Amino acid sequence: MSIDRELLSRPALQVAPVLLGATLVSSIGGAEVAVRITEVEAYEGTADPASHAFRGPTRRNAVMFGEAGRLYCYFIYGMHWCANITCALPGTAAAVLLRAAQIEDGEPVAQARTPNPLSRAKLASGPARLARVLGLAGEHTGLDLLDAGSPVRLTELGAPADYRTGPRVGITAAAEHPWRFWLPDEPSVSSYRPGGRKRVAATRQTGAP
DNA sequence: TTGTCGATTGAG
DNA sequence: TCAATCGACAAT
Repeated sequence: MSIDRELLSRPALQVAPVLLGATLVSSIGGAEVAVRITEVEAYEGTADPASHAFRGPTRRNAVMFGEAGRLYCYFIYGMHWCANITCALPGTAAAVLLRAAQIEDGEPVAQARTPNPLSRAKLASGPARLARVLGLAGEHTGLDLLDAGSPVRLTELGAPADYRTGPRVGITAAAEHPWRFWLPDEPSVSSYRPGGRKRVAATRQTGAP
């Protein structure tokens, strides 16, 4: 089943479940790695406080405001890259964060890109691990995933499948929305972690009696 | 120009 | 529970 851009040009909330089970192939570095997406999160742009596009266009998030089906990679915590697929129509920022996948092909390459040995199921479990095994970094932002000549491409969708939803991982803003989507019974799905510490007021308790 | 914080991971 | 580690962005 091929993927057309129109399908991805919908709001992130509609695109996210469609990407579950889809195949993503990277031939970056001359080595091919193929994965099957098992977990994603929707980010709805200027209306979503947790989105990088919430405060409007910047150099970093510019690709989110363009056409759907492009790669958006961002650097986080001083050491990790995470990958998104842009969606919605041009002018409207939205993207789907790729949180986890199952390695379908190229496991030796994936292992070679991983500092410490991990089981096959955990190699791409978590957004930074997923980007790592595919060799993705900032320089790949903007790649057209629907272009057969691209080093990273979405090749096919999975069959429509049952899925689960829940809160997004690791965010503090708009944490109440169940905008995380995953396939049940998939060992590659990452474990849930609540968002980081909220700003602590000057009156915080110290524990002293 | 400076300071704060983050769509994470791995070790203790 | 916490450190690693640096780019983006808001506040000077």
